[in-house]
Amino acid sequence: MNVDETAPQKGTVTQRAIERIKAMIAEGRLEPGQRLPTERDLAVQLGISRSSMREAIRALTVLGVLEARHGSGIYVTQLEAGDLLETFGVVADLSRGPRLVELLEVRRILESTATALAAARITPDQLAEVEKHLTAMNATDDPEEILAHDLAFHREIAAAAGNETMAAILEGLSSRTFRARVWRGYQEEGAFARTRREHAAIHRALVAHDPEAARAAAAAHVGEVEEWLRAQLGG
Amino acid sequence: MNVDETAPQKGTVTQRAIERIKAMIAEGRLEPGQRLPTERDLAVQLGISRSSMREAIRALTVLGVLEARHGSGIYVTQLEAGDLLETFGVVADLSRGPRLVELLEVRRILESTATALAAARITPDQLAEVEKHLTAMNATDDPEEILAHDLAFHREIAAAAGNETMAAILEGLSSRTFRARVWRGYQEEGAFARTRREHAAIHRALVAHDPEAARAAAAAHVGEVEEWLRAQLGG
DNA sequence: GCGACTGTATTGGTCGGACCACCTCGCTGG
DNA sequence: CCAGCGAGGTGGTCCGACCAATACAGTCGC
Repeated sequence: MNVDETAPQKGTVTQRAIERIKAMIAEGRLEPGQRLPTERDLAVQLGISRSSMREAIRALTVLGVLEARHGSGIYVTQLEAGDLLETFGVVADLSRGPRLVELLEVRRILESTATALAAARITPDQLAEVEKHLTAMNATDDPEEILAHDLAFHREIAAAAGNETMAAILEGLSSRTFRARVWRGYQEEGAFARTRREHAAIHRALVAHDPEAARAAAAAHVGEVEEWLRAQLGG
Repeated sequence: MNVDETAPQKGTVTQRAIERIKAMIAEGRLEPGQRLPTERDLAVQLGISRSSMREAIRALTVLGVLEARHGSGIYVTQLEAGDLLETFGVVADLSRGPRLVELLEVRRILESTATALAAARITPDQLAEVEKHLTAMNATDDPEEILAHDLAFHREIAAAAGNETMAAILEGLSSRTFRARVWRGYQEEGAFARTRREHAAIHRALVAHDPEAARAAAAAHVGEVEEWLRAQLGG
C-alpha cells in the first residue's frame, strides 16, 4: 500500500539524512570545499525539520566531513586524511586498560614502518626540522615543552614518510592527552635518559638513510613504552 | 564582571557539551554500559537547551561513544575497539584518488603483521573457520558471495591475531562499500585466479604456523591490489 | 575615482515548548 | 502465580522565535 518512493522508513530521520549527505559526497554530487544549501533549504529538500537536519550536520561535522561557518554557510571539507582522522584521537583518549596496549602495538607497527620509509625518503630540509626538535627537546627540563617537541619530532618523521593517511593516524595515536596520560608515569621512572638515547638512534638512522636501522630503532622506542605499560597493567 | 566559574565561553555550547561528556567518561565518572541522565536533565545540568544537548548526544552517538535507546535512555557503550572505530569506515568510503592508495598501504602494513601474528597464535578452531570461508569462496561464482567470504576470511585471521584494535581498524579499511568500489574493476580483469592462489598461500602459511611466510603472503596479496590501483590512477 | 564605513539581508547557533513513538514496569485481574 | 494492560517516562521529531556572526551592497568621505 505504501508506494511512496521517498520513504523506505528505516532508522531515524536524522540517520537517514546523514546517509543521504554522505551518499551525495561519495557519488561526487558534492565536491570538497563546495558550499551546501542552507540548513533551512536542506531540511525542506529532505522533508525533515531543521532540528533533525542540524543534528545530521553536527554529526558529519564531528566526523570531519562538513564544516559549519557561522554566518556564512556549511561547506564540505577537503576530505583530507587530517580532516577525517581527527576522530581517531577520541579513540585514544577514551581507551583504557588492555586497549591502550593494543593501541601502542598498532602505533609501534605503523611508526616503525613510517620511520623506515622516512629514512629512505627524507630531504635535508625535513631532516633539519627533525633535528631542530631533537635539540630543543634535549635542551629543556620543562616536561610540557619536552612533550611538545617529542610530538613534533615524530610528526616530522611521519610527514617525511610521504603517506599523509599514515601520518594522520599516528597523529591520533599520539594525541596530546593520550601521551600525557601514558607518559606521565613512564617518565617519572627516570626514562628520560633512555628516551634520549632512543631518539638519538632514530636520528642516526635517518641521517644514514638506513631504513632497517630506522625501523628497528622506532620499534624499540615504542616497544619500551609498550612493555612498561603492559607491566603496569599486569600487576 | 563575569566571575562565573562555569563559563569559559569558548566555541559553541554544543561543542562544550561534547567535551564535558567526553571528560566525564575519561575521568571515569561515567562507566561503560552506564545509563546517563535524561536529555532534559542533562540539558539543565549543563545549563543549555535540550536541542543543543541533543546535538551533542548525536555527535557522541555517531562516534560510537554513546548509544541512545528509544524509550529507555542513553547509555555509554562498552568503549570497545569495534564501537569506537566504526567511523573508520566513513574515512574509507569517502576517500578517493591518491588517498585510496595510502589507505591500502596502511592496510598492507597492518594486514601483513596481523597475518603473521595469526600464524603464530591461531587455534585449530579458528583455522577451521578460516578454511570454511576459503572453501565457500572458491565454490561459487557469485561476486557478492565471493566478496562476503573474502571479507570474512580476512576478518577471522585478524581476530586470530589477538589484537581487537587492529582487527577493528582492518575491518574499517575493508568496509563493504570500500572493497566493492576498488575490487570491482580489479576483479573484472580476471584476477580471480591470482586471488585464489594468494589466499591459498596465506592459508598454507597459517597451517604451517610460519609467521614470516604469512607476512609475505599477506603483503603480496594486498600489494597486488595496491599496485593495480596505483596504475589506474597514474595512467 | 577609490577606499573605508555602515547597515541590512543572509545564515548558522540557541532556545523553549509541544507532540509523537517506544519502552519499562507496576498494577490488575484471572 | 502469571499473563495482560495501562500509565508514566524517555528519546525522536517538529515548529517558531530570536540571537550572533558573516557577507555584500550601498554610501560617505577623502
